[in-house]
Amino acid sequence: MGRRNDHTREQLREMVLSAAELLIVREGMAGFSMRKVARAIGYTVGQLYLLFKNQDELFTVLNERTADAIYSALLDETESLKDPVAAMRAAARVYVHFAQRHPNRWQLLFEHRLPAGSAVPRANQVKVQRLFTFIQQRLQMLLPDADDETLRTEAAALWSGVHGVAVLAESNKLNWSGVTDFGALTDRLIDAFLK
Amino acid sequence: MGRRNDHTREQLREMVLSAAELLIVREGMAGFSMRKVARAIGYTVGQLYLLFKNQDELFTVLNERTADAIYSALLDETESLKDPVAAMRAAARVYVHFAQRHPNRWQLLFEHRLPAGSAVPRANQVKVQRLFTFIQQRLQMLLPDADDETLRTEAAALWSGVHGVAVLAESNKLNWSGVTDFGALTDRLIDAFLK
DNA sequence: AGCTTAAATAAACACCATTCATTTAAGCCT
DNA sequence: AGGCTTAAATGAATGGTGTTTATTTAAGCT
Repeated sequence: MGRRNDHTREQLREMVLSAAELLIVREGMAGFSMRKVARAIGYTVGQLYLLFKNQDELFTVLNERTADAIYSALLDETESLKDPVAAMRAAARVYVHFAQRHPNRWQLLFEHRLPAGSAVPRANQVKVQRLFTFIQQRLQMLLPDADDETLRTEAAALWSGVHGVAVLAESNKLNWSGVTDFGALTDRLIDAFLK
Repeated sequence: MGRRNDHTREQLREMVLSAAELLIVREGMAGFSMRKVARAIGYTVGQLYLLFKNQDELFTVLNERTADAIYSALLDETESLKDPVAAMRAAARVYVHFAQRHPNRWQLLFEHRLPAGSAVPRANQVKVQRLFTFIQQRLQMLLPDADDETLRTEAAALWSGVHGVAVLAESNKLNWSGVTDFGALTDRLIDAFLK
């Protein structure tokens, strides 16, 4: 074939992205390949490189979407909650739950590294940071007199704690005996911080 | 060449392991290859497969060593400390510090996945679990009346929190604004748990 | 000196990401 | 309608990867 104009550039990018996401979900990073994506959408590999600079850029866009997905799940589950403590509890549960239900997308987001020298785009950084900012805001409601520095430290300690639970939930690398209720873990973390 | 008998099988395995570790330290998982390891020790790739089943087994042995290295660093820094709280603080700092100083070995330990179906050897699981057990023991000193269930939950929540800080320290994936003192973070986590 | 056997190699296989000269067809102009 | 321009798409090549295996080499024994 040559030119076919079946789809616009934007449509094609979208096809690539959803095929790539499906492949990541099904086979994880290990089973992923540009060739499989191309086959899935009925084009050749070369075409992928007219739509994305390389595999890393494709992954970066997928990760932006994953960060979005986590954030909207988090908003969905907390928008009705006025109480900041309840909101933080729910946020932590959503975060851990996402890691458990979508381990391969989670891994791509947090474990894929760009080659040395190239930085994570600001758009991606921001979309991950939003999750942290959410907690920081609820914390501020609870501690209106705290200065900015302690607020940042509190939020960082608490949220990286939650992140740790998510990591534990997703990979059984830290598979210590018999802990299965990860919601109880994040609740305990939040309680500890709220004294 | 053919048979040369320059080294025993055990010596050869050791040569492979240290060359592989050096390569991981220098280039990380992305830059690693069996061919590079073979070149580094002056043998051909085929020989590696007479010494190790495959790349995953080689990684698994390396990870055992990394877990050992973390554990002995942890013991070194805590053996003089009688106070369980001081010991936990020190243990957390050592853990995070190791992640920062040896990011590539850390990543191999916690981010390398075996192909679906094959389980992490018990030896490796145990060596990671020791780190957690250490905390659980100090916690028991502080809470002698706590039942086993709550003790496990407390230790799991606390240590996965510390693990989260280590992840944050090692990869700047969670690079939220201006937090650089990770020791303060783990201290805050431990304080929170000790009310 | 010849034989056996373990050690090591070299070459092959089936993948992979990435690049680019070449082909194809769509849309425009005459 | 026919030719021209140009964007879309291909396909083949390059240089890598993990893994397997027939074959060669030399060490140690008889």
